[in-house]
Amino acid sequence: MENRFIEKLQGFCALSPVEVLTLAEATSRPKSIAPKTDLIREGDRPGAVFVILDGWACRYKILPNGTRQVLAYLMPGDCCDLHIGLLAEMDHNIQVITPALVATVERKAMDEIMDQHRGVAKAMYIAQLVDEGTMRAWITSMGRRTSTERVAHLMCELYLRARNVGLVFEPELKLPLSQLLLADSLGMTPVHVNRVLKVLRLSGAMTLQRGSLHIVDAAKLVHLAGFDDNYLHRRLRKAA
Amino acid sequence: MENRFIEKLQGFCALSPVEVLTLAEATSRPKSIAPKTDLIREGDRPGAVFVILDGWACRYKILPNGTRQVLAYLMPGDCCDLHIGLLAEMDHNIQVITPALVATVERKAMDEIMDQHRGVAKAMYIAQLVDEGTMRAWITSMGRRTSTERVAHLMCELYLRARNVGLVFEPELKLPLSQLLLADSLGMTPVHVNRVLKVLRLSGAMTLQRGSLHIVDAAKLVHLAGFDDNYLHRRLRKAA
DNA sequence: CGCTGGATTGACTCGGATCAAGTCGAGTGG
DNA sequence: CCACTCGACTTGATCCGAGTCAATCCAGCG
Repeated sequence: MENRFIEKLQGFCALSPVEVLTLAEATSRPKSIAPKTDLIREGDRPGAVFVILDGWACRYKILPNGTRQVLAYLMPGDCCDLHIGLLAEMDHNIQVITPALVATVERKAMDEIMDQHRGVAKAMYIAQLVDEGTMRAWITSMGRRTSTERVAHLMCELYLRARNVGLVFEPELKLPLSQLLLADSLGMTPVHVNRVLKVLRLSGAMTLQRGSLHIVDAAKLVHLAGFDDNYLHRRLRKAA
Repeated sequence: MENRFIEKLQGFCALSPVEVLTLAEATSRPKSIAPKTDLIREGDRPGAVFVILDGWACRYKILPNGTRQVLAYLMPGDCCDLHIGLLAEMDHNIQVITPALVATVERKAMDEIMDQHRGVAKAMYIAQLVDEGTMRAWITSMGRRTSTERVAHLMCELYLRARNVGLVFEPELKLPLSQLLLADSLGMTPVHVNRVLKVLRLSGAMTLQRGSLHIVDAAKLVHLAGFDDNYLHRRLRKAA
């Protein structure tokens, strides 16, 4: 299987063959992880950087009242926070959603790689900036978009991100996210997510069924969502 | 006036005298900025790093339908994204709220400082991680907290952050945020913000009046908000 | 001293939550 | 091969938190 982590970073910054090899070596011994396994929990002392090579995961928080808020989705190619090792403890959890292949890169090794390979460092920084932009987009969605816009917006985001790492087989994308999970990420109830998905299906914009997202009318979906892909930063600055 | 930026970074990581001097020099020529001025706009090509030495600012996005979502508050000592210069364009705006004193550090100068002074680099990375944690807390608030909890939570956050940089004169904090601004940050209407503030006032937990936040009963407020300060990461990892 | 932008309050409406039944499909075991 | 089960999805009926609309109120200020 190709290494989507390297693919993703190459999309941000050209990497030398040596850099590619170094990254390949660093992620060459991934572990298989079962669904619903927490990679790391709130309160844990963060250590290694996790790289998702296959499968899906999510960041989430549990509130005092027992409800859950999903904070981000991690798809193949994504990795968790870079400098997280500087902090004393995690402020959220990361859980695997599907069977997954996850490489762990020790903090020291990661630091060395980034010191010696500036291209990798730059690509990792950009990846982090994109993650931050994504969080801002989520805040915006939760605060100021209607539930239909919110669902449509998330689907646009996931579709584009997935396409960027070659996960889309036009026009379908395997999206292993239950409606309960979607509800916990969109600040809605599962019941309402279901109704909104029905509205979107009937509108002819998209369908999400049996774990598969089908974009029927991309223009309509983008319009419905008020989606602007600028926060994913695919048009990158040319000059170093 | 003391330099709250340096103070804040020292709270994250001990800085050598040379590092302190370097930072002081880099931020020694701040500009006065009038309220409602945009420091940088969505679509702009990011350049220098902004450091807020005095006054308040906020990050925000404008949606297609004309509504606004505030994404974060910047108070004295805060600075905007580190590696932002790697991106081709901004995905949000930053606007000054009160009369402010803002230093701009050129990207090149910042890179050099961080290369030569690892303590500064470390402190800056931690500051960025805290900002990310704050965004996650905001997502959680918007998604899964009631409006009362949300308002109370924001007040706890602002109070603690302000206290960390010496902005609180017990038990009061000057908070120059209009109810309209609060509404745009909490995903509510100004009318509802007003009603919630009234509830909080009558409950005896806090008052927010004439630009001044008064924590009346901290324990009650924290309980009401379901607030956990772990995401502000004041208990930092000891070992480097 | 009246103007203006924020704060406050009331009356009414509505989007989305809640509560409560089903239905469907993939396994599992007899 | 079929009944049984369990988890996820659907749908309907009802309720309530928060939005909307519309007046004031109030403090600072030119």
